[in-house]
Order: sequence, then C-alpha cells, then structure tokens
Amino acid sequence: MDISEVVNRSGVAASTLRYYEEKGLIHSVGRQGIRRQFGASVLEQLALIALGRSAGFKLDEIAQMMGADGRPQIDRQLLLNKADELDSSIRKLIAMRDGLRHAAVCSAPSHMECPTFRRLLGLAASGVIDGHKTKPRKRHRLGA
Amino acid sequence: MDISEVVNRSGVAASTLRYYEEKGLIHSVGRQGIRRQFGASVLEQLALIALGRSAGFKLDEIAQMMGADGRPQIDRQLLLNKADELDSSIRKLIAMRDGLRHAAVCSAPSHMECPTFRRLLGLAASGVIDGHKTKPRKRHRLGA
DNA sequence: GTACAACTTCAAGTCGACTTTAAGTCAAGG
DNA sequence: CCTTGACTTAAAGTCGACTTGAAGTTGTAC
Repeated sequence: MDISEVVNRSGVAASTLRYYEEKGLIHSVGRQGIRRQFGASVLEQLALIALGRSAGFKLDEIAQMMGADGRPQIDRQLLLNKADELDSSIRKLIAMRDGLRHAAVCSAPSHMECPTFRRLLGLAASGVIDGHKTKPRKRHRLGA
Repeated sequence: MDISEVVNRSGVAASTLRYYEEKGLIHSVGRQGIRRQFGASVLEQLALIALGRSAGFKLDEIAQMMGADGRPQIDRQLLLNKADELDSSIRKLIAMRDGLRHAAVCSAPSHMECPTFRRLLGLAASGVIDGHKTKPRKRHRLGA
C-alpha cells in the first residue's frame, strides 16, 4: 500500500502519517523508489492510535504502549486509571450540561439571579470542573 | 483591590488577569500610579469565565457573551447547543470509559483478540469518538 | 522523452491560552 | 538616598498535534 491508499482507507492525512512515522507510532515496511509502502497492519494501528487519542492519551504515551511489533502492549492498570479520569470528566460534564440546560430555560431576570447558575459558577470558580475539548473534526472528501 | 488581591481571592495568576484584560474579558477600574485596580465584580466575572471555559467555550466566545457592564448577556439557544455538544461528548466518553474498563479485565490473550476492544477500535477509527482534555491543573497556594 | 501528479524532505507556521523574560516604574522603609 | 519588591509593558516562548510551504524526486501516462 502506498501512502494515498492508507489515506483513503483510514481517513488519516498523509502529512499525519508521516508525522506519526517520525514519532515512531507507525512504521512503513519499505520504499518503492522514494515512496513509503505500508503493510495492512498499519490500518489497525491507526485505529489503535485514534482510540488512544480519544481516551485522552498523548501521542508519546501511545507510542509507549505500542510494542515494537505494532501490537498493543498495554498496562491494564493504566487503562483503569484512564477510565477513572474519564469518569471524573464525565461527572463534571454532566453537571455542566444540566447547568447549561437549566440556565437556558431559567426564568430568573438575569442569569446572575438564578441560584442554579450561581451554584454552577461556584463549581467552575473552584476548579472542580475542568477543560475538555471537542474538536471541529475536519472532514475530508474520500475520493470517488 | 490591586492585582495581588485578585490573585489571592480568585486563584487566577496575575499574568492571566492581564491577559484577560487585554482580551477584553475583564476591566480594571483604574490605576493607582501604574498599578491596576479592580472592582469586586471582577471576581464574579472570573468565575463566569471559568464556567464558560469549563463548558468548552473559547475566550473569544466568552468575550462575546460579556455585556459591556460585565453582566452575562447570553443567548439561551447557544447554551442549549453547548449542552447538546456536551451530551454527545458525554456519550462518547462513557463508551470509552466502559471500553477501557473492559479491556483492563478482559481475559483475551491480547487486546486484539477481544471483541469489545475491537468494537471500540472501530468506533475510534470512524471518528465517532472525539478528543477531550483534562488538564493537569496547576495548584497554587492560596495565602493564609 | 517529457509532462505531470504524486510523492519526498525539512523547516516553519498554526491554534489557544497562557507563561516567561527582559527591562522599566514606583511607593515605602531603612 | 537608595534598595527592595511588587507592580508594569511588550515581545517571545510553550505545549501538542498537526498543517503548510518550498523545493526536490519519481513512477506513469501520453
């Protein structure tokens, strides 16, 4: 497979594939002239990377988990820790979501008058709630 | 209040306060000599900013919501939209959390052999699950 | 045999929210 | 009078994950 096929099959940009290779997250199996060739397993590895990223791991951390062979070599405790982190994020997000919904329908003259809103403010101020990010996800046209 | 008092009362760094002022998110009420003076309302505004950030709004977006007076002037529809976004994030995070927990205890010889793990992989690969971020949160000593 | 699209490398740029650094200003205390 | 320390500014640096740009190479179709 040359890079464009990986791009089409995985939806991952060529520049990203090169970047991942540079970082040691994936490996090309060789070159045809100057062009990288990838094995089929790279697709699975890319899925694994996407999974890791979704779970909130950094690329460097993901690189650690990747056995030299490309098979995941994952510490189970690490997974549990991450799950706990997610759990805490989830709880915060739920509080935030409910607070937002309330604020949207609240009949108080101004948001500042609303007790629910003010409670939420307190939470945020005390840093109980923390950041998260939902990226815009650039969609690419997969060729005809 | 001079800046150090705001720092102590809010836990927000001085550099951040200056940055927020530069961005128009907060305003100092004047200067004593060269030093900024802040009114008490800045604390409430900072809480509001923290809240907005937690909900996933960018500083620029938050600046939009801030009436010139510092009182929130928020479009209710915007809140509902953000709540929906959060809802979708939450669902993804829950799937991820459960998947991680399963993977951690899964008895399959390797994660790749586990159907649950593979299902999760598929989700991640298809971009159904997206990023989020839980920052390390630098803790600062609030003076006595 | 040559044009061209698709690849290549390496360096630099982007985004967001800050932090850091360097150099300067100022009020108060010894 | 002069140091000290808390403030000030403007500019540059940081982090992570990429993307973009410029310039060079190549397989392939005509």
